[in-house]
Amino acid sequence: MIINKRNHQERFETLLQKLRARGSRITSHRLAMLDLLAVSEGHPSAAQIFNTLRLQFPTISLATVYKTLAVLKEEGEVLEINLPLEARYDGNKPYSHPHLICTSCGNIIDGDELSGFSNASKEILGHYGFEVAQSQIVFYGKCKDCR
Amino acid sequence: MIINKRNHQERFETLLQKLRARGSRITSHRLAMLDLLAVSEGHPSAAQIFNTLRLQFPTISLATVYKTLAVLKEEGEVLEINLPLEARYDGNKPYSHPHLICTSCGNIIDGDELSGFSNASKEILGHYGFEVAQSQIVFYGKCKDCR
DNA sequence: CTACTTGCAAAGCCTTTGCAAACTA
DNA sequence: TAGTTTGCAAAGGCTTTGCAAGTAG
Repeated sequence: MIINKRNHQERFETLLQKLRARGSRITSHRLAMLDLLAVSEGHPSAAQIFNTLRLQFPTISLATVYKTLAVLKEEGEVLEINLPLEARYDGNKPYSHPHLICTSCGNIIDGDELSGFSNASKEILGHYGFEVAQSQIVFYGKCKDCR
Repeated sequence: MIINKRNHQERFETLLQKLRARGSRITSHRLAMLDLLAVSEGHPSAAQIFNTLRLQFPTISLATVYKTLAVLKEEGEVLEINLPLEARYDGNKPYSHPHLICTSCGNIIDGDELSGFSNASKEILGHYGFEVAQSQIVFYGKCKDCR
């Protein structure tokens, strides 16, 4: 997982504050998990989060990871991406945005610099009378390095 | 599931021909399933297909449905849409196109009349050097009737 | 102290697989 | 007849849940 040092601390504080505001207990496991989510830009899976945390907390369970993910999803601070095999989680950009998944290396790239999607909601409302709340936009293909 | 009588027969023939060309055996179960896929515009799940076919073939199994779906996916004649709870299948428009899913009534609407997505592949290639092969674009929200 | 969180194990779901019997061509 | 397809049951993989023990506030 790639590390983003710039907004890391800031994002971590945001997540922490959300949990506090919610009245949730702050445990060492949760602190570590918030830290991981704030740092990782690699759209980790639950299993990946679990395996990373396990290095520091040998007794942590996958159930705890899922339970905390559920809380953060509920707070809108984590975006779930549903893939054919497993779900991935984005704790840095919890809003809907396009993702590019390389079918060679498996890397997931954020495609949030794309135009053409900004007007999508309006066009959908006009064309279909459908009011968009969320979206999941995934492109599969080959990334720059794998081509 | 909504019925489309217009291109039904034509689509059915296409699917059938694909199976024949592949050297696959044509069984009564498969004929019924092709018919169902050619008719349904409702993006059925494997379970829904199974339950419908079971009315006509009480002994058919879910495994058979999945096995035939696998064949058709391999032939590119069925598009799989991965949702949080279950996969849905489109046997009428097996190419990538946007879907609008109503979170109230659960209906899945084809969003293939939207502009803005036609240039997406080019823009993604230019911006990220990423070559798109497939996509899954899903918008969640409220449909015209449910608003 | 009280209520939330944890770990463990079990269960749930959807999907896939193994294998002998049935069937298409 | 030969090889594919079927049904059944079991297994697989990811996710959720129940519950007693542990812990934050």
